[in-house]
Amino acid sequence: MASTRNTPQREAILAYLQSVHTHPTAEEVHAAVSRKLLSIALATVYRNLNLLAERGIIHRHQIGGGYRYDADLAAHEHCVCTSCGGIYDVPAEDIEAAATRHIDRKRFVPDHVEVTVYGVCAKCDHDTDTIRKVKPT
Amino acid sequence: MASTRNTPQREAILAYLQSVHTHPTAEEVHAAVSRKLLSIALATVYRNLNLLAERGIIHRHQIGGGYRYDADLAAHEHCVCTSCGGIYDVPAEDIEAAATRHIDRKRFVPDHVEVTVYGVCAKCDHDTDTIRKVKPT
DNA sequence: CTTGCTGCAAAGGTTTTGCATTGTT
DNA sequence: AACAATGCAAAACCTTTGCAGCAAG
Repeated sequence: MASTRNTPQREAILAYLQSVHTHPTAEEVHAAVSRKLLSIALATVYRNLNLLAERGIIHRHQIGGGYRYDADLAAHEHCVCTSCGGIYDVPAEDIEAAATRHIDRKRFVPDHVEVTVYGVCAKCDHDTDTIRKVKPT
Repeated sequence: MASTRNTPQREAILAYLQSVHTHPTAEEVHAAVSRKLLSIALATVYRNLNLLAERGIIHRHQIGGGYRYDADLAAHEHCVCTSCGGIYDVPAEDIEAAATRHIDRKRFVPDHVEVTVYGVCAKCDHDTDTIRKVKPT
């Protein structure tokens, strides 16, 4: 099996991801790591995020027209606000079973499940109310 | 409310999408519609797919590093083969309820749910077996 | 001295946008 | 005449890749 070296860059990327729950983009990881510790190339961020994801150390999700990265490996759904783009975690250990229950294992062998709920977060819901009150349709 | 005109291009795109269950990319829709009926610009395909999706006439999913389009509006999950990239539908009327059960409506108001199951399809599973038999690890 | 990792720059792929033109209403 | 939709080309965007140099094992 291929060995890897633990570079400061890789450690900083993982440490940052483990410190937040914001599901950052590669660009955001790059900005945060550059700001905090060391200068680093965006390509290096991509390479490390891909490597970490391949090893199962982090997750890579497809949300909002690009990839988002997440070091929280516990089973959870993502709530995505269609107004502000915010992403919120909701724990859900049972959802894998619920999602794979219908599947005929002779036709498809499930590995993992991704659940994304689209809707409006409390903040945007409130903002919408305010707008309605100020300028009624 | 904004009015629209039903152009041959738009109709052909929708008709094609409604005739398949392959979750094609924009590129694939473009190829199919060009082949079948009329010459059409790729940009027009994108514009119409986006318009149809905004109106809820079709769905746009983020699978495999890009968008896939789907005219089947009935509740269903997607099984994505991590080996060949194939996408298979599985009906699941109950999954919306299961996925939104955990959510605190005061914090997030759900609109719709997307469930993607990653795994290996029967064809690829068989191929893997064959490879194992021929060249054992 | 072999091999992994980095930085930089270039390339690749997908989706969107600007603009002139066409076609409906 | 107003306005939607089209085609084309360019731009924008995100992600990957090639390569030379560096550093760790």
